[in-house]
Amino acid sequence: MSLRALSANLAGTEVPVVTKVVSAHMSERRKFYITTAISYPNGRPHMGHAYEDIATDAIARYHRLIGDDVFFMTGTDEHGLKIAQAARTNGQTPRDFVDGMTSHFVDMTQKLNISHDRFIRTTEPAHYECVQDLWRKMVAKGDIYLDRYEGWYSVRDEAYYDESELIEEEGEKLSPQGTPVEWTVEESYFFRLSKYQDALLKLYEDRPDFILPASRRNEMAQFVKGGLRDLSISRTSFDWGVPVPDAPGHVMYVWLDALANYLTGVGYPDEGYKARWPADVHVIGKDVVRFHSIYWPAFLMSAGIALPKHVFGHGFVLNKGAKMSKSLGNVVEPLAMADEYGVDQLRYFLIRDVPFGQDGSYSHEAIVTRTNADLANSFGNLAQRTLSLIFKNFGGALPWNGTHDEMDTQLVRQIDTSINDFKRLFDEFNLSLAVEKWLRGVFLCNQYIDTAEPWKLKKTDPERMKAVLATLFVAIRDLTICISPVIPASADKLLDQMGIAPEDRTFSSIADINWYARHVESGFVLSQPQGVFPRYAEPEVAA
RNA sequence: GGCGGAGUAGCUCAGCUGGUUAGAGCAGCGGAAUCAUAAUCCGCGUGUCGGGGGUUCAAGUCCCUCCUCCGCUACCA
Repeated sequence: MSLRALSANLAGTEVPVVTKVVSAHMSERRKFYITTAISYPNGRPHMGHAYEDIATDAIARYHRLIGDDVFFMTGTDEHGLKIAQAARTNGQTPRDFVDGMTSHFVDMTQKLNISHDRFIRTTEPAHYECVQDLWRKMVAKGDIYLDRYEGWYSVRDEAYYDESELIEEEGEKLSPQGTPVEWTVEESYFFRLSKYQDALLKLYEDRPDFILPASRRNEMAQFVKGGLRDLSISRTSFDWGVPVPDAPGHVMYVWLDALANYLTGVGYPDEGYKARWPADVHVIGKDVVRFHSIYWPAFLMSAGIALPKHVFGHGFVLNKGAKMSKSLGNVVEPLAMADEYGVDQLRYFLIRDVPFGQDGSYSHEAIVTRTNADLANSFGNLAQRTLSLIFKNFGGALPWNGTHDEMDTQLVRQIDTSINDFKRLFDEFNLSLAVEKWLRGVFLCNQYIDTAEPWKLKKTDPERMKAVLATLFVAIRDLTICISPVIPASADKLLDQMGIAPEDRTFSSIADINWYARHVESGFVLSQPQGVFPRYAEPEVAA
């Protein structure tokens, strides 16, 4: 059976999923709008920011690869009390402070190879326009009213505290920080959140995948069932925020301000925003699920705007099981980690080892073991040994004679299964299992090459050697394209060496039955292969 | 306290709507091979599937209970 016929057979009958999905996308590109939460830059970016950016980036890149018209946005949430306080501590104006701090976040996205299409800052004029328009729509709906907010206020912290947070010392009530608090009344605008209680519960019921993972949905439904109070959505105690229209002295509550960024980013209030809205998924931390799955849809319902399709709350990356904190001294600089292990190694580790939606744990041993075993030993070495055999035995010319054995057919079929599993799991946001399925395919290639022993065939059966190496070349190319959303730079380096044109690095090109024959006919010749996935070697330690 | 989740090999975890002798990776032991990044491949696990009870022809997979851990329980974000 020729490879061409073989591939046609596979694409046509045994793995219909590939061709079906691909053709559907080629006829009409589906739009896909994905966001991270916007980061609060009252300090430098930490592991949590890096993790969210990386996971979201992998999903965005995956969707580009399956042919979607992707718009990926990340950014910073630059208003609010904490920023104002941090700026003052630093002796800066809030604007100078956020300009400086946000640059670190922008740097991080570049360093980590984040492929966002837009980096939004809530201090942009366009955003003010957006939030104020949203506010007016909510007013028009009759959902905003002026009242008084009362609570325990700490002048020194400039913050309100809930009764339950207070500590009592010698009959005096103190904030969690130990500062004195007094019962304070402040004029504030309120949003009729209580009005949306039933609508929210109906939303969770009608669209069980609105909040993911499911455990978060249950929590939120429980919370809403407990009864919703109207939400104070303006502040007069500080001024670093978006002014409330026609209400001097009031700035908007930061969450109304922050959440609206998802609309600003696609052009709201310009009607053109509907070309990209609603968002397909907001990827956020589990700590802000409530704001995204209760407040945000309620605001949107009030303003008469469509709701996002999914809100995905990911877990935290813990340092050896402990949450990172400055007091524990276990804060890890994500950029230092990228320097130490490599950007793609860090990306791979986080996506492979942290079950998406659950907490995960990081340690030096874990990342070294994972990246050495998977990337360097299993995958990198597979590519290296295969390409070296082609380079040395055929002068780099791609082997091709049109014949194939049963074991070749089987490998092709298994790799297709592996890649389809990867796709299905990525679609379900099950990133870590998806990568495991990919790795399964890599293992199969290593078993195949060890069984076929192409290095022995040069003298005994040179034609068979060509068939084996051709099969491997195709399998490696498919697996490399498949994993490229996770490790984009390394995948590109490898595909460059293999002579794969940039436009051929998509899932639809994996299903292209004539690709290898064309590639051979193009006369492409391999150069001396260069390893793409170096092993991490422990630094020499003086004894 | 209320609600929800989890407890599977030394470690990290897969196990969908109950159904052949419970799986993978890592670590460990033995072997093969030497094309390749001292990488790869093969073989090796008597695991009370947290404890106990129950339903069923059949339960890691459903029900009850107990133990342990975790999450949520609103206006800092």
